[in-house]
Amino acid sequence: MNLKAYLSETIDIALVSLGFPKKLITVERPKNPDFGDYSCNIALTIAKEAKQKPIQLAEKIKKVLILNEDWVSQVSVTPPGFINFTATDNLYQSFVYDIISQKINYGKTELGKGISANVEFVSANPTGPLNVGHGRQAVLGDTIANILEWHGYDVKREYYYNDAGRQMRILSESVAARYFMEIGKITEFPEDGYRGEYIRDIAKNIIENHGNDLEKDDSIFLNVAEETIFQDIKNTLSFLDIHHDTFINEKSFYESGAIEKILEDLSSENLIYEKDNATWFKATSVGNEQDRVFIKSSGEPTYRLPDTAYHRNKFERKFDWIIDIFGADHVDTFPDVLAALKALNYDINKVKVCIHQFVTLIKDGEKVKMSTRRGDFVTLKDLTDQLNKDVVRYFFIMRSMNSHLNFDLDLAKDQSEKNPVFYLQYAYARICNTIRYAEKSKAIFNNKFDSSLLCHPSEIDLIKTLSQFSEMMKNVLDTLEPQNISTYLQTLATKYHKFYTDCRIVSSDHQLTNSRLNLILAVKFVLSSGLRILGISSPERM
RNA sequence: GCCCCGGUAGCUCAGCUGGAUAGAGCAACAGCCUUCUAAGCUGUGGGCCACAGGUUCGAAUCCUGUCCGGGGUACCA
Repeated sequence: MNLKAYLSETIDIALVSLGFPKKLITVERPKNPDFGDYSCNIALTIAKEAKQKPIQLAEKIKKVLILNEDWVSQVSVTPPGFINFTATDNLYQSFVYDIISQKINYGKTELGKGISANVEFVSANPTGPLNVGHGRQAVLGDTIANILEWHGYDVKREYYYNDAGRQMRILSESVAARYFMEIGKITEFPEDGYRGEYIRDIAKNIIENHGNDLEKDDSIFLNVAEETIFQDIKNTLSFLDIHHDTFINEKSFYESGAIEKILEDLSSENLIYEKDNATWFKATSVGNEQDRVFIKSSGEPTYRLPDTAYHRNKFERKFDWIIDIFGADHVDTFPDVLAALKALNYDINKVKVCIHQFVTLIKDGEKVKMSTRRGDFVTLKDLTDQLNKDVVRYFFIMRSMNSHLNFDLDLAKDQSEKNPVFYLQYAYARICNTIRYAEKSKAIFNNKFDSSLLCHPSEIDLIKTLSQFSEMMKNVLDTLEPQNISTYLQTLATKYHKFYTDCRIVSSDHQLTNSRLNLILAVKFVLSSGLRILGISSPERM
């Protein structure tokens, strides 16, 4: 039963009967519970055209409303002209039956049925270990994928990497340099090389397995480095329970001719020109700020060209929805790719780009300074070595991606009540424990319960929160802002703990006990769904 | 210079597709365990929602400008 939709319709009918023109009706939940459960501002919005005072208009509308008394217990008008509705306890109580019957499917939709979505995230080049920023992106991307799956979308998690450009060449040179330094042939390390300790490890490994008489440009350096680093990346992601369905590399677009095809097609649209020995894309003619180089004077393409080929490839694979998760350092890169695709007549409305801001690590109350050059940056692996998966995932998802994230290592490490993850998990564990207790004490616990017994304010409040779950999940789909889930779960846990404190669940009153056990079972389903979408485990005991 | 993100309680942040009295956690202080897990609950204090204009019946939310912080502005990715 969707009360919101019901109220909209009912108000609509009332307006027609009063002779007002059709108008979009919005029904919202007021923040202040004194104003009931739902509230409508229609009288305020039409007051001007109707040339009447909003408050009188609201009264008029209220008078002609025909509402089902089983669902709405009270209608009131408050200044400046809101019409407020209070749902019956009965209506809320009925949610408990809904949840109990749908179990962990409660709140799921089929909005995405038959729709395919490609979610690209992490996409770090295999030149070194993942950093904490990648961690944020990894969790964000995986959670967004989970949200889509929840709504029935057919989701592919994708990882794209550049294995053809400058960076990989530098990687190869860095490993080769360490190799020759290890065997004493050279002493100089390249100025722009990767200095991390992992490069030395790879070099040592090559000496062990391939001897010490390799040539400087042997492909072994790159191959072993790429494989080793990729394995490391996958292990780190796997610790966070993140698994990509597809890995796509830049090279394949050269091999398939897709890169050339882009140039040809853009050329025929007159969007490619030569200047200063380089090949340019005329981004300005499709509304962007400046033209961009697609092929450098050295003959090497910039990342924009293969990226465009890659995104065209996503269109060619017939994805209905293409979601890119990028870090803030990429803000300037995608508009050109989108412009090129638009010029090639692709519907870029299908592409949704999610940009997340940076992550700062806080330790002992201070920012941890990180430098890739010095090689003393904190990697994602460092983080996962110290913290469990649930904590890492939660800390990365609990803030809006638009905000800078301060990752407080001390709070994350804290195994006490201060840690917000445990608050959620504790609610779940408490439920499990109570259910075990009920079973042990042979309490009656079946689905023939009387929900009208659940009338304590804490019970009604808890049920109201439960009833908002599907609305929240729908909103998260529209906005792709997963932090709303963690905010919601915090609220739900709070209401549960409050209820637990106020109401004895297993008691000598068998009817009430059964009803309350069903209520906490409903909470268990919703908590478990929410945690699962966030990729956080639901512990039976703590 | 230009572009993007942010500026909300002492700290970290929700709320931002306009609604009524701006929320949470942490920190501080005061309480609650012979009863299903106190990793919990209750209470107190704490705010010119950066600033200034504008739009509106109504602005933390939208628009403009200013200031502060972060990122970008490459023939790096």
